[in-house]
Amino acid sequence: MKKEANDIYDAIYQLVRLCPKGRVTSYGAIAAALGAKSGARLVGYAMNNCNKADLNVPAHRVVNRNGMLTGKHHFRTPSQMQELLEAEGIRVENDTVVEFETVFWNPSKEI
DNA sequence: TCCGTGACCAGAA
DNA sequence: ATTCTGGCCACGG
Repeated sequence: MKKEANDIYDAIYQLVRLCPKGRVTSYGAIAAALGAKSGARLVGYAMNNCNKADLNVPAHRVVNRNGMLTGKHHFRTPSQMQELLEAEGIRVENDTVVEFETVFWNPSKEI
């Protein structure tokens, strides 16, 4: 059997790439935008691979449902995620996106 | 092939 | 209010 699950990663990468600057999205939202066929955990797993593969995917704009930077530790440097977010105008405090609902980008709705 | 793990989410106690 | 469990899908050993 061939593992063509790579297509799922590609779908996630494209969706994250569509995320506009200054906005953030959640793993569950991405999974839901893809049809909720893939679990939200898969999105995080894809992000891990994306960071590892140096892909052009703004994984720093992807946070969990709480708006918390759960995956910041998986970046090259734990502070890079917050740095990138603040560089785009997003306030981050205590590893959590401030006004998360305001900067939240709903892929399924905006697309 | 089977088991365990993971950057999650939602419901229940 | 907080804490725990179960479920979701894909990947590695």
